Amino acid sequence: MPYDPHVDSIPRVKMEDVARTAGVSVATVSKVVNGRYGVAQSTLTKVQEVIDQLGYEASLGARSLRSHRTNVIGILVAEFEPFSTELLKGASSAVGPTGYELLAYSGGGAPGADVGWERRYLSRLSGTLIDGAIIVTPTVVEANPGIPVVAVDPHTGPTGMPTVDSDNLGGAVLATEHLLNLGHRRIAFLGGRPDLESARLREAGFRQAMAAAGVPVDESLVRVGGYRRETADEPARVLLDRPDPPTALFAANDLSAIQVLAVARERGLSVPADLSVIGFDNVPESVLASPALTTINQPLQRMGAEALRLLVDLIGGRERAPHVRLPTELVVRASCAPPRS
Amino acid sequence: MPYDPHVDSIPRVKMEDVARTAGVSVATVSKVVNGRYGVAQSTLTKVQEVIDQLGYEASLGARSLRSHRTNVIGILVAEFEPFSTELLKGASSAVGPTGYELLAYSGGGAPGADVGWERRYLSRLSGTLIDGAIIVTPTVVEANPGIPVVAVDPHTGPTGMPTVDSDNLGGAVLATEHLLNLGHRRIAFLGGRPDLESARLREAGFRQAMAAAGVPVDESLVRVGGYRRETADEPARVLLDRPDPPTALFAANDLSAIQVLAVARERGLSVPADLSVIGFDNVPESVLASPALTTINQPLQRMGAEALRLLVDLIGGRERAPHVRLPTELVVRASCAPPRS
DNA sequence: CTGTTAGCGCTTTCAC
DNA sequence: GTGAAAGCGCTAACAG
Repeated sequence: MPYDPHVDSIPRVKMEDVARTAGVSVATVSKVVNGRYGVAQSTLTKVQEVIDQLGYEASLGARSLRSHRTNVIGILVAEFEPFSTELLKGASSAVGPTGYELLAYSGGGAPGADVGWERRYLSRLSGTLIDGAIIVTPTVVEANPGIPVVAVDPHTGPTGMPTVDSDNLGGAVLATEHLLNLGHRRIAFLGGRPDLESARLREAGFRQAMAAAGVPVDESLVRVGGYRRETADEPARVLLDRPDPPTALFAANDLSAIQVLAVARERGLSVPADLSVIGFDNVPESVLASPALTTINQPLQRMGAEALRLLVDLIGGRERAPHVRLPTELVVRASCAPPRS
Repeated sequence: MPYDPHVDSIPRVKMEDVARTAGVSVATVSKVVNGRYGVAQSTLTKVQEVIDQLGYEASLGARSLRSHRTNVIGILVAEFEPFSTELLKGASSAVGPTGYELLAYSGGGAPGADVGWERRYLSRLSGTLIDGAIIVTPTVVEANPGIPVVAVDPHTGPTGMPTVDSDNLGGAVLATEHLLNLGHRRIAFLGGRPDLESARLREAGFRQAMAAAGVPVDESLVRVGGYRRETADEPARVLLDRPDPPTALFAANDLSAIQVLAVARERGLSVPADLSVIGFDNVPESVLASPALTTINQPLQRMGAEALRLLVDLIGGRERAPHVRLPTELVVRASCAPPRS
């Protein structure tokens, strides 16, 4: 027997209830709720009292359907994982002074199989419910979203859409140079999602640093890891099971690097003695990995905060440089060492 | 000039547009969208084509206003911080198979000043928009929320409201015993928010373990830290600035413990040589602290997943034990040592 | 200053 | 099998 709200619960108190109790019309209550002018002080007080007493709160759904202004900012993510939740923390810390509230929306399904989620979520929420949206790692960029939208780490890099990202190319160069400086030459690259600009740039940085060092890239050591543990598992196995395995591996993000660590452990490989592993992102989980993961820091929380501020400015119609790029840096921990012998 | 959707953007495609293009009525489109019976195969195909072509997606606001069934679960939090985002990750990982989508909602303001946010958010979203809600650390428990609600770590402990929490009392005993076993006797307690059951239980566990060890509690060493860095700062200073400071401190959560670390550093105190510090929660940030924080692990992600499953069962009308309690455990890292001399 | 009247975009009877 | 009409809870003109 499914849950039936009409059977075992008191219905929500609605504006009509307030109006009846206060002896006024719903229109008047609406004016009070929205602080509109043209209400007698006495009426205002009376209505406010009833509102407090009944604990009335306007329904977001109904209100936004009518007014197209909600004071709510949407953050659309494929999934709540370390990357998006760090952004969320940053956005949350920055939202206070703006007067907006935050609504983070995510479907459940496997993000890989679910291409176009950002467009669906956006049309589901826009026009109603939210005044603007931050979309995290969108792959399909909508030409005209209908509401202001800021993308974080999008597919196409800085195009027409306002964007916040970090210096992926520079970070990848840093990571590769770190491995190179330790003396590695046989370096594998476990790439990200090929549809994301960040993944493309990280691979480009890898190749650029290798070329600059005069070390040829062994193409059979370059694989797609897909940015997730599940998708990184198989290519990690392939790489480590080779008769001539790499001495070092650069994974395009921390999650896949962590999966590489797991596979290496399974194989009895010691990190960093037998294999050096470097990641990208510096999510909190990377410190928990064992050994603690050397990685490239992306200022995720700052990115979230910047995205929020950019969006608020867009909604307010303030002119802004539509692209914010934050720096990356090398974080040395315990997963890299010089190659054996 | 504020942003005006009517001026510089194409309006959202709505059901009416689909109906017109397909040459049918909106009622028919609605039936197709919702998979209702009573539509000719040919019509169905035609309408579906138009939907795909136009990229139509029903507005959550409008739909839920009418249907009171949304397939969306709300997660209501005061703020996106380490605690709530860990729960979010857990809920997100468990939501896939259920077919629900997740909507996490948070206001911006300072959570301390904002008592009753949970009631406000709930009435704002319930009745429309969400089928059920997970409320994180609510203080004001609503008798009759109108929709199924599961509380995580609530004010009043397991009352009528279905609840997920962890063994706060046992964990606090573990923490205190750890300090005691190291040889500490002069132990300070930096409490949480006095309105939360978890804070009460952690203090009770502290006192219980002290009593069991026959060590009297110095009441002047017991302070309220409020669970947040800002609120923990002042009491931490008071405690450490005493002429006779404690040799060890048990903070009721990691965030306040981390603040204690910061204050100790400011004071030139070395942790753990001069002062042992133990936290509670084991949020990812606790590993990043320096020194890495010894703490009590709460299985936050599992708690999020359990809360989600419990809520889904409630919505579906399945009988369930309305209270899930998960175990806590000691995580030894680097912030505790025997007292000096 | 206040109430009446129209809808917002959608679902749902209930005729046809 | 399909469409017309009513209305979810609220806000925005407009009358009074």
